Amino acid sequence: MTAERKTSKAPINGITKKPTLRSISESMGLALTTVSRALKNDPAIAQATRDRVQEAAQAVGYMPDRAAQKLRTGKTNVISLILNPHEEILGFGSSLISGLTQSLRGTDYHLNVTPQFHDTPAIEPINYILRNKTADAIVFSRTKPFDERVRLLLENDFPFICHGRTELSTPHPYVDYDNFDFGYQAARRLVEKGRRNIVLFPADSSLTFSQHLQHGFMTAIQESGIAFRIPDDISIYSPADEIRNYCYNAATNKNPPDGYVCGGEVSTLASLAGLTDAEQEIGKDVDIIGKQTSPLLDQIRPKIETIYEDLATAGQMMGTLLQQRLRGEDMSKLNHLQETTLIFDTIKQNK
Amino acid sequence: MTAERKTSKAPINGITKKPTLRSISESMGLALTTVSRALKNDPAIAQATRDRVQEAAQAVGYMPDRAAQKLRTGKTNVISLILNPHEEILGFGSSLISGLTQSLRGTDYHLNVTPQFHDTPAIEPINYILRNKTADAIVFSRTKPFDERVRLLLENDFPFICHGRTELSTPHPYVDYDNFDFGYQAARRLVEKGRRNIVLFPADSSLTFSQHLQHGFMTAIQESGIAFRIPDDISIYSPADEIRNYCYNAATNKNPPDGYVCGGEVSTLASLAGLTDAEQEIGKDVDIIGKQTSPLLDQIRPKIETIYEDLATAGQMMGTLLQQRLRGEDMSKLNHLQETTLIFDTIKQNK
DNA sequence: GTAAATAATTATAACGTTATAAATAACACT
DNA sequence: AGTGTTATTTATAACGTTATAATTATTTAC
Repeated sequence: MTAERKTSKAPINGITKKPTLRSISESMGLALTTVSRALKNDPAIAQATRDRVQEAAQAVGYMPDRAAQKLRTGKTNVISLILNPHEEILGFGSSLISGLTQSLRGTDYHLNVTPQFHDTPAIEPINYILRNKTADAIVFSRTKPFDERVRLLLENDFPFICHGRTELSTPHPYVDYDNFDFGYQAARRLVEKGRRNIVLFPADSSLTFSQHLQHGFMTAIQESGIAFRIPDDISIYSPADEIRNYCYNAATNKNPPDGYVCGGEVSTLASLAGLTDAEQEIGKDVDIIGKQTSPLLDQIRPKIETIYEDLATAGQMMGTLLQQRLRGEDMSKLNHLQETTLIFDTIKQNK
Repeated sequence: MTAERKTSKAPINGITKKPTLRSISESMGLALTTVSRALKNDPAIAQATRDRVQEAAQAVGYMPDRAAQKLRTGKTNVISLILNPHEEILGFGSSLISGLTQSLRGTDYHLNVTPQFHDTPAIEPINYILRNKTADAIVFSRTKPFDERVRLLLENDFPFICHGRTELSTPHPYVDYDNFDFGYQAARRLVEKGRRNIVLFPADSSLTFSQHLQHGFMTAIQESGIAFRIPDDISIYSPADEIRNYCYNAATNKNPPDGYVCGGEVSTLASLAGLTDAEQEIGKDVDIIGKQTSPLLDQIRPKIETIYEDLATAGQMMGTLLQQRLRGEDMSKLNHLQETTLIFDTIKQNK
């Protein structure tokens, strides 16, 4: 009746059945196979037929059944991001998701986030995906130097990309942040500000990035010859209260540290709280350099100098590289090291 | 050879094929159907046979193919959580996921997180799940009084639970936080502290909880007769810089507000920053009452009085109620209103 | 000891898709 | 018109599962 009826999706109401290849083929008087191939733009099917079929499919709002496709082809069109909900997550997960989704836009891939729990081994969700082939590719983080997940996936030739590097000899896709440089620049900055006894809060020392961070930090220490301390009973993943207490106690001891490098946002806040409670003045008695992955620390007073890690971009890059991997490209090139961004001087300017 | 070989999962190496009902049936000399039914503990199968089959399945590490099950039965065993990555998410998503996963432990259900984008309509992922039946049930948040997602799902009799209430007459499962009480208690507290001109940062006014929050706030205002302001060009989802500027400007005007109620963590931090920048002293010139969903605000100095919303528990409750819904229980009872937890006096005690 | 009843197992078909092989239609050329 | 090609369409089988119907084995009743 009306001039045009756009996207006449059949209403989802249970009366109209879900369109399938069969229903389309019957309504058009074609073989089911023909419809299938026409929708795939198979050149063996006449162009005219392809057009007609595609139009008809569009009109009834046909969408292929993913379970059936999976069963037949083994392909899921799903990419699984494994995320530890208790990770240092002020947006870690969200930013990564954001970037990944961005890069998956317009492709057939769906992003599927699998929660990973602290009390289950990290290998478990990977094992499950591998056994049940519930995804075509995997994304994960918290990479270790000899990460067993990487090993397992490489052995099975299963597409993946991880956030963080390994020390394995087989090349594999990854995106990492230059935590060596972070540690180095942060420590240098503290030295430059005249600090002579500084603390680094490490991450889990089993994680590669934590080692890079320490290495960068130590390099700067050695260059400058100042005193330092890396607590071994505390990390940026420790409960905030513990970090706060550490700083508080350290400040009230004799010979207190005059600088802190914090690898995470919560730990930065907690350090700040501890030092404030101990009536240390930031910028005068002590300085903090934090890592920032969200605009959160911008809202903190007193302002803190930070180094920025852009996780949304990391996520996007991971998506891009992963798709190249899925297309079978040479793995030795599918990696990227993100540079550090210092947010130092702007602070003085703003003041 | 050895006394016992526990969980002899076949190694995932491509040589050993994935076990299926067929492979088990052949190796045991039983019909495929028998194996299927034995694994389902069908009483028509002899107990002895059931035991043997289950043991064998366990031994080879059989796991049913979910795609095949979905194709045959239509059941996915998946619960989809729709999450907006740009939501006020300092852990909102993570906490909810954490709770949901907890309540899904030991069931056959998998949690699947679908990212929802700001620039796509909220109904879209729901539509997709409905059309493709990619999940058995849906969880979502940011509920509106006449939420079209709720309507659509109710119409299709599709199981779901939402965080937040609607004003629809048909009962449906939900978990909500008592934001009326939050608004009320927060405003009362400010009055009690002698504040006489207070500001509420609302959430998106289209969301039900925002209306509850405002209603509670206004009730306290009317009871006490003090001056107030609810900005209409700014919300807790506004960029932190905007909130900070608002507070900064407000503080430097004549007749500045002496109290703030913030419905979110970022907005609390931003308010604090703006007021600090304007050299207002918290607790003396002005007070802030924030909502807290993570331990984050505990690390902020000066300390801020907050009201706590436990999202992990909310998630757990949602999982439980949703499973009751899936079992077909009466929807009019499947809801829960979380009480507010004031974190007020402890602060004085600590001081 | 046989018929009827019950217990236990099995055969068949179907969910929606696609890869492979087979069939048919259309066309060109002698 | 008949043969060989090529273009186009179709039939068949399979992925792994489960609901239904059918079959076979075992027990009970008299």
